[in-house]
Amino acid sequence: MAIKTWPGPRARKAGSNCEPRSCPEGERKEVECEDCSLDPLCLLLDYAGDDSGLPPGILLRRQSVARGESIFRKGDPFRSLFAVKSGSFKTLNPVPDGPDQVIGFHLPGELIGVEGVAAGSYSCTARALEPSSICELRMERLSESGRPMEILQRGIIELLGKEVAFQHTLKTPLIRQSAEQRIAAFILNMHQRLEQGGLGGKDFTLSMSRSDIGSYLGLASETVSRVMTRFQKMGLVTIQRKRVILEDPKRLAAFAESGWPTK
Amino acid sequence: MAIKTWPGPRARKAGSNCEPRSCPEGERKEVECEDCSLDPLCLLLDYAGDDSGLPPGILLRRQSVARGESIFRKGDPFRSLFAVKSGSFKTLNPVPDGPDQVIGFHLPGELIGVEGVAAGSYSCTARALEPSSICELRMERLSESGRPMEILQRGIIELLGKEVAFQHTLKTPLIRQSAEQRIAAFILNMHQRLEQGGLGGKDFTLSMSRSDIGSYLGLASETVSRVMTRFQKMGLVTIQRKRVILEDPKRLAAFAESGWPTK
DNA sequence: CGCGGGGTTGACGCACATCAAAGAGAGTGG
DNA sequence: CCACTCTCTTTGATGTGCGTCAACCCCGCG
Repeated sequence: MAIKTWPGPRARKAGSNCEPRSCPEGERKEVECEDCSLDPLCLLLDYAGDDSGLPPGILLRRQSVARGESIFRKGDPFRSLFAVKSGSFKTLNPVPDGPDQVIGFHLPGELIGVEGVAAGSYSCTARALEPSSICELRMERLSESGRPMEILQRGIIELLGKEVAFQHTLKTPLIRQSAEQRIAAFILNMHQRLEQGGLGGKDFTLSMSRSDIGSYLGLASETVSRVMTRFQKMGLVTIQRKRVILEDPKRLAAFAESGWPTK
Repeated sequence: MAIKTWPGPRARKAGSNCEPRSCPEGERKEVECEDCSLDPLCLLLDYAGDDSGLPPGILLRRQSVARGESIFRKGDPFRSLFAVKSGSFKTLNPVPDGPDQVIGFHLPGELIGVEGVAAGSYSCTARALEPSSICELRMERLSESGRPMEILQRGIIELLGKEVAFQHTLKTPLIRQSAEQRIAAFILNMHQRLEQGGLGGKDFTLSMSRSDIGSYLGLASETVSRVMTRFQKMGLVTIQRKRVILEDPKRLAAFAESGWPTK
């Protein structure tokens, strides 16, 4: 496995390191490596040679996942960190009697499984919302290699720190806001995150169902639906099915902030 | 600075490394070092000698903080991680027009400032709810010393990972639950966290105001008050002022779970 | 073609916010 | 020691946002 002979990081855009078994639908929208949260770690692993003492197969690139498939379940021992390359995922907390509680959504370029790092097991289930592909960093193999991996550690710290900061930004909008504020914030948040992955423009698609959104935001799916049509009637967005077009992002943002735009 | 001559970790219980300038009220309840989230890092720093290349003053122990005092404000550049030794803190998001939004509470043994690690600045303000004391790990000085600090990094990873996992557990109960469920869960959570710090029994004290709790849980302070008296009438707890006694923790927990105990 | 799951829309009721006012401590000064 | 204020808490009365239930619609799939 001659990783060290691979081309430099920016050249990777060409897809030269795409392993044969994957990329089942090459035309699907996929995040570029440089927009991926895992990229800092990928780079380091790319440059590490056989003499680094790293066991091979630490990084599995672009595995494809079918819609509805779970890449791990609540309680599974923590093995890997995943990065979404294309498609999208939800993380959820299965509740014995009743519908699952949706914890979060994961878009291209974002990580899945971070919450398991310290606990040693996953605290939620991750399920694909559509045909997707992921890269997998096998942490277990990383610690197997006795090697300290100091530079990698710095990357992991960075990555965990960002996750903490991100969670933090999510907490505020979810509480104490009206349904309209939450949904406006949600739409804008999804848009912004898609853009961050180099995807999406004013026109993008929400891959999750209304009840997923509702569960995530703490609202009934009917309320989500009602508010969205209300937004549409106001000319803030155009929504049909899962397709969303931001017609007036600024007024939508004002809405998310204060609950009333240009009152 | 002969740190390396200090006694071993468990002996620290005796308080031999308490610096002179602090501990203003020796009789206040204080978390033991071994119950502190920062302890793993403290230990490492304790054992590091002058030859480690560490600049002195990285760890400031037991600084006292007055009630209402802020240890950092939103937007301040990230400098330090703090651990609560005694007392308690709230983190909040100041909103220009209107009351501040409370993000979280921090009890003895817990960390403050973690969300600033990656961003490079604090995303919220941390304010003491009562006379408190803290230990401060000056991260800026840590990176100043060019030294890799590999073992410390492992500690930091652990610590960040735990934070992520903790945030994760908080998300679910806050959404989609009735006021009664949230408050029951909140009381139990506070109790459990105090116990984890070696403090608290069935009888403990909530240092934050009703409006702080309300802001945190997304409820009006009146609702918090009402529900608490309701719990009291049901014999689940005894509450007067900030004092709480758990009378029937099991039924309270059942309440937090399903909204109705022994229906 | 009929079926089934997700989405939309309407009617109704309740949980909780809001407004208001009175009560309870804690600190201050006479 | 008692009035005083200030803040926090409690309690009541009233309104409303959103959950719930139910019916219907739409689109994809066998």
